[in-house]
Formats: sequence, structure tokens, C-alpha cells
Amino acid sequence: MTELSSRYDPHTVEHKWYQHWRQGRYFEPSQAPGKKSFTIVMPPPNVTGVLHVGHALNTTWQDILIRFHRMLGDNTLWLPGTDHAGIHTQMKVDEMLRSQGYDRREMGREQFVQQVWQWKEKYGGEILRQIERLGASVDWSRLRFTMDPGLSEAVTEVFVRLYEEGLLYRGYYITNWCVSCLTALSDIEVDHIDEPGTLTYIRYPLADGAGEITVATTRAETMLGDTAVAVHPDDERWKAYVGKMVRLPLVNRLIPVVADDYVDPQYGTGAVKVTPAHDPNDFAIGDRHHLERLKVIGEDGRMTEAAGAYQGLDRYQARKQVLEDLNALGLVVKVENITHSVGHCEKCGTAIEPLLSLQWFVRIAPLAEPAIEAVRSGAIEFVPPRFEKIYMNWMNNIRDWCVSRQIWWGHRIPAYYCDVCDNIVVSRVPPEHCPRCGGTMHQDDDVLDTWFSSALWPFSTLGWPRQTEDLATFYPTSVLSTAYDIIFFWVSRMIMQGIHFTGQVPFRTVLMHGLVRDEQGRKMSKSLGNGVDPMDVIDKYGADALRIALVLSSAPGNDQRYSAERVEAGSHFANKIYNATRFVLMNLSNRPMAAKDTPSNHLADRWIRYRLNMATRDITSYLENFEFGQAARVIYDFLWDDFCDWYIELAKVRLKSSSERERAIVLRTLVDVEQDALKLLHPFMPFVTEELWHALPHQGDSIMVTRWPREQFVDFNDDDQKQFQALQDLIRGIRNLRAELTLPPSKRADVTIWVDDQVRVDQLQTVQEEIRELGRLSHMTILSRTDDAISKPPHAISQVVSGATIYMPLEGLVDIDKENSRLSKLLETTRAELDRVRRQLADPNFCQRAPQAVVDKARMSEQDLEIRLARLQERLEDLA
RNA sequence: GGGCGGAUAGCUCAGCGGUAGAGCACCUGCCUUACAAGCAGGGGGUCACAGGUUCGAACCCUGUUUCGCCCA
Repeated sequence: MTELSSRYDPHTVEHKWYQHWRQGRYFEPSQAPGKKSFTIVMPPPNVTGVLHVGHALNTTWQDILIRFHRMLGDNTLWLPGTDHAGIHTQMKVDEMLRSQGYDRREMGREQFVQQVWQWKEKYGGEILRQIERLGASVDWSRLRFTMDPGLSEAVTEVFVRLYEEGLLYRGYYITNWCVSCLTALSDIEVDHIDEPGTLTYIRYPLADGAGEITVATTRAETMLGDTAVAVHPDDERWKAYVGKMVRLPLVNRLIPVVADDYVDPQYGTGAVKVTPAHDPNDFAIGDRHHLERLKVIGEDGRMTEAAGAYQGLDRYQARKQVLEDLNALGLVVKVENITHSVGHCEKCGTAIEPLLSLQWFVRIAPLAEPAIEAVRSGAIEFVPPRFEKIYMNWMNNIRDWCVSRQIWWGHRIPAYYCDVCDNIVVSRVPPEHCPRCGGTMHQDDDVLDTWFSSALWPFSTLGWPRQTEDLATFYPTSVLSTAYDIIFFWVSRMIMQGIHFTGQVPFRTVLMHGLVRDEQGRKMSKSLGNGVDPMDVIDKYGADALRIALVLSSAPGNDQRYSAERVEAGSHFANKIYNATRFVLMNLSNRPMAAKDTPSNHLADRWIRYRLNMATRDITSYLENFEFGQAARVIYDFLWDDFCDWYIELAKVRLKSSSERERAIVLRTLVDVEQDALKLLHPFMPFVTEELWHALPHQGDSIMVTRWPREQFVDFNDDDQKQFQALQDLIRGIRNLRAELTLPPSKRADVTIWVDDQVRVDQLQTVQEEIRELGRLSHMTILSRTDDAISKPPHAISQVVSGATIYMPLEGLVDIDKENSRLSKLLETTRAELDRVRRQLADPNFCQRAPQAVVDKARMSEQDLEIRLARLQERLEDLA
């Protein structure tokens, strides 16, 4: 790559290295004996889906962890897979077939499911290819799908066991029914949206003609299914009515007035209509009072036969009609406009109809208890910890889980019903005959909620219910990384099922990332059309740029905005280190390099190794604590600021002029430091680091299986730090003066530097070439202030830094006014700073209570500021 | 109604007890043979507001305002 262009091109590089890694089988666990396992099972994306930026972030986070642990030497497994996404996929295929003129119902179940499989085979891999393009080091040999035979077996096993343990039951309940998807939904698949609506007050006359009761409703059409009116037992207003009968308008049915604690006497009229078949609360009241459950709205959202004259009307038409008819009878007291929360199907957006239907439910309380305990005890940890509260709050109020779905695509419920008697058999294998009466049996038509299989994902993917080697080695898994919006859907259910069926927690750490919003801070959504396609971004900037941009702006649990600017900055960074490597390689050609670990006494060499050490320490610790953004920032700053802007610039001096031995040592340092820095960067930007690592002298086949850098002993003490600081201060001071005079870099300048003590003079002599080069100087004189022979340069502008005054002599006259105001300004800020420090030190409380190191630092700072102040005053006097 | 999170430079965000940071934008000067996707220098912030704790608060506590999310 020595001869290559000055621009890094990610596209030629990324595909190549991904193939290289796969061929080397580096994604598979090392299975090295004695090494501890580190496992992540990837949250399975929908098999029909495409990657969005949220996936990209989550995938990058996981890849960072995985690559980090692999380099630490752990037996590392990242297991990929996809989810069959029942309702979503069925809708998608259904839509496609309809556009081709086919009807799912005419086609029949078997044919349709076959079509879905075909569709899945054809299009289902898209998202996996996208994960690949991100550079995800997942073990493709262990790829799983929720409807694989093994995973399906796990689903059946769990269903049967739960049934046998009495944790699964079938019953009539009010479920969230989507009249468009034609299936029941669990509570959390319903989105509640505030909508304007009307609250209609309706008079129900008493059957005996001795009065009436007014009730209020937002869904007037349900009154056709009322089977009671309820009031609070202590409500004096209605006490006399309890036990009487009311004549239900429009249908003329006689229904009782019942007393029930559920009714809030403060709300509305204190009397409520009771529709047990169409409202969960009414259902409960109906249960307590043994009321009839009259279903007036059907599965298709139209009124049933029980709705009498309204049969066949759509629910909204019926509402309108009922209101008109009631009005005509003068039974509407008033209509209030209100805002109320209406449930909508998460998948299709249709308003949910609470409907009485026969469904399978998981009895959740017994499963929840140990799952709560696992988090309480710390066996499972949330990062950041505040999500623990959200989890607990949900788990403590959890309700039974409706798991049956009236669709065809998914795991069919392994329950069989006798065609003759009412026997139900739940079984791993289909029974041939009813064990009770010998009659024929048929399987339940419904399939299970997709989350039912997802809940088993951490162990079903590893082979459960079989006791496989993988299960023994990699379970419990280490980290689950996911977005916080599926704590309820998925995380909690995995914890419950994991503990119940394996006796162990499914993972130790739950790592939460936030939502990636668009550049305006809005949620990305299909309807807004504001989604960013990660593939477009990769096409334009490369996967590394996208990864580092996402990671740099992420913090656990926090939402972030997608920023094209940041991605661009990321690509610039890749280009920067590419060019740094080009520089090293150009110098490396035909020149000897010292043997590895040849010690160097040079201040700059020791400094960069010291900085590398600090970076290594910080990055390692940040990664251990899931602070990916912080870790990325450290390596970014190290490479750009310390390595490129300072070390390489300093190294140039010795590469040009010194002895061969010195050059060899500089090259060695450049290569050693860059190699380690590339390793530290590798989890974040795997492609460019692999490319550059290969370009540099190296041993081995891939950076991804090298050992993670460790902190090493570096001889660099406090005084070394001060020396280097002095070097930087001087160079900056000189550059500052140059800028004052707007000197172009091509124009060399002269300076005289007065240093406050002799020791520092000697030290600076050793790096005077560096100062000269980085300050673009021709002549430089370093003098000790203690030297009697010195005299001030007559015409010069000057800069005061810690421990030194820099004079830049001018050929012409110094602009006294300009110089005066510049130095005065500096003097003022210096004085203000000094005042602050003095005030602090004058406070006995500070000196007594603050840590010694802080007090010492303040004292040093005071001394330094005092000297600088004096120097500045001196200069101003000279100018006067 | 309950809970959670955000409010820091013009914009987007880090920092979360010891003298305010980054990217982008802005101003000045540079094609200084690794990089103009760059280099050097510079301007810009009573860290939402009010109290409190502390020697010391952007950071901890309390309250207020405001934006957003989750749950009922």
C-alpha cells in the first residue's frame, strides 16, 4: 500500500477482510482449554426485516464486546439468528399473494405456510447479509432460526411441560382483538394512543317505571350487549336501585342493577353499564355476578346476530346508528367531548376491539417470582441500573400472558381436541386417538406468540432440551444487548423461561442501548419516511465510519441522534490513521528497524509509550464497564492528538537527521505503538485496523486473534511529564507568536528563549531540534535566566509560558500598541487565575480538608502563576 | 395519576465532586513531501432556574420550569 493514493478507500478493503476472517474461522469459539467462556446470543431480527440504524448500533456494541473478549483470550461465541415474526411475516406474504391475485383462505393453510417458507428462503437472508457488511464477527456455523427443527422442539417441550405443571390454561377471556389481523394480541402488543372521542350519557329506565339510571359510555354500540348496570354498594344515591331490573333501550331486555366495589362512585353518574363480552373490567364484574356474556361484535368488527337489528353493521356504523336511535327516543342526556386512550394494534394500527374469545394463557405469577429474585439478588444486572426499576415495576404487576394467535405462520399449538368427547390432550407427539373415548382428534388451529419462542432463544439456540456440549460450555450467556423498549416483550420472558427450564439465569448482564433517532430527534419510522438505511451509509463511507460514529455518540440507555456529520468525521478518522500508516511505511522502506522492545531514552519515545499505556488502561476499563463511547473517544484522541499531531511530528526530526541507530529506534517505536493502538481500535473499526495491521510489519494472520494490549512498565516519571509539558508549551508558544505575525510555515523565524532554571535548559537542549522543527525556526537560542551574560533582544514580541519567556525578534519595529494589548490581556487572565488560586489557598478549610494532592497542585499552580505574572509585568514595562 | 430520562459553545452531544470538552460550524494563516477527508493559531459557555450539602458543585440533595419516553 506504500504506493497507494493518499485517500483511504474502505470499499476495496472491507469485503476482502470479512472473507479472510470467515475462511480463517476466527468467528468460531477458540475452545481453548481452561479459558472462560464469553457468550452473546444476538437478539434475532425479523427474518423478513432489513437492518435499521438501531440494529447497526446494537450489532456494533455486541461486536465490540465480542472482539474485545476474543482478544482477551476468552472462549468467545456470538451466536446469530433470526426470528420468524409470526404476524408480521404472514401479513407481508399475504399482501404479496393478494397482489398476485391469490387468496390465502382459498389456498388453504398448508399451501400458504409453504409459500411463506419459500418466501423466507428467498428473501429472508437479506438482514444477515447486512449484519455481515457491518463486520459482525458472528459464528455463522451456529446460525439459528426460531422455526428450525431443534428450536421448534424446544417450543413444544416448553408448552407441554408448562401444561403438565399447570402453568398453561385455556379459557374464555377478554382479549385484545385486532379485527384487521384477525388475531388475539397480548397486552403489550397494544399501543395506547390518546384520541378525541365522545362520552355519551344514556338513560336506562327502570323496569317498574319508578325512575331511571343514567350511564356513560364511549362505545355506545356495546350497550346492545349490556347484561347489567353496576353501582358501588355504598353509594347512597343508588342503594335503592340495587336488585331492581332495568329495561335496556333498543333491545328491551331486562337486566339487573348489581352492586360492585369496582365502580367508582366519584366518576360520571356513579353507575356503569356492564358488557361482560366486550370489556375486561365488565368481564370481571360479570364473573362476580354470574352475568351472561353476550357477544354483539364479531371477530371481523361487525355486529353479530345478538345485536338484533344492527347485525352486519360495522362497529362504527353501529355506534352512529345506536346513537341516532337513542336520540330519537330521547334517551341521550348529553354528549361530552373527551380525550381518551384507545388501544391500537402494534402491527397494523387498527383500533383494538376487546373481545371475548377462547385462548391459551401462561399463568405468569409463579414464573415471575424467581425472575424478580434473580434481578433483586444481582444474579442479573441491568446496565444502566435504572432499568432494573422499570423491569421490577412491570414484573410486580404482571398479568397472565395470552400466547395463542389466530394465524398460520408460527409454531402450531401442540394441543389436540377430541372430535367426540370434550377431551384435550397436550402432547409432544400427535395422539392417534382420544385416550378417553378412542375418537379421532384434531390439532389446535392456532399458533404461538412469536415471543413464546423468542423467550427460549438463549438456550434453545444452544441445543436445549438436549444437554449439548454447547449448552454446557456457553450457557448461561454473558451479556444480552438490546434496546430498552423490549424489556417487557423479551427480556423479562427470557429471564422467566430461562430460570424455569434451565435452573439458571439466561444471561448475567442486560445491556441497554437507546433509540437512534433522526437528525431532528424524531423517532425513525416508515410512515414518516425518515429512516436512515445503514447500507446506504456503508456504501458511502464504509462500515468502520458508521460504527465509530454510532459508538462515539452513544451512552448506555440513552437515545441518540443519527448524524451524517459524525459518520463523515468517522471516515476522516479512518483516512487519518491510514495516512499515518503510509508515513510509517514510507520511512520503513529500505531502512532498518530496531529489534522489538529495544529501549529508548528519548523523551518523545518514552512519552508516547506512556500515553499508550494510559490509553490501554482507560480503554480496557471502559470496555469492561460497557462505556463504549468513552473507550472510543480515548483511542480516537490518542491516535489523532498524541500519535499523529505530536509523536509523528517529533519523530520526523530524528528520522531525518540522526544516526541510523536512532532512526531504527524511532521506527521501532512508531511501529510498536501503532500496532498496539490498532489493536485497541480494532473492536470499533475492524476493517481499517486489519488492513493497516497487515501493511505494517506483523506476525500472524489477523489482528482479530492477536492478544489485547496490556499495560507495561514505562520509565516516565513526574519530572518527565513536566519536561514534555514544557516542550509542548514552548512549541505552542512559538506557534502562537508566529500566528500573531501571520508568518507562513515556509518562513522560518528566530527565537530566544529564557528559561527559568538551568536544569531545564539542559533538558531542552536535548530536544532543541524538535522545537526548531515544530516551531518552524531557523535559529533558536536557549538561555538560562540565571546567566548574567544575557540581554533582552531589542525588538521582539514575546510570549510567557510556564517556566520560560519566548522572544521573537523582529526586523522592523514592533507594533507596540498591539503587543501591549495582547500581553495585557494575557496578564489579566493570568492575574484572575492567580487570584482564584490564592483565595483558595488562603482558606484554612481548604488546606485542611482537601486531599493533599489537590492542595499541592494548587500550590504549584500558585508559584507558576506568580512567576508568569512577574514576567508579563516585566515585558510590559520593557515596552513602555 | 405513577415512574424514568434530557435541559452544557451557533448546532449535535460527551463529561457527572477539584480551574469547562469534542465533532461540526465560525475567524486568521498555510498545498510545511503521511493526510486540504489535512496542518497551525484563534473566538465563543453566570453548564435551565431557585435553594441546600461541601473547603470546593455542571456534577450530590430538594424544589421549580420545560421537553420527551414508559406505565395506569
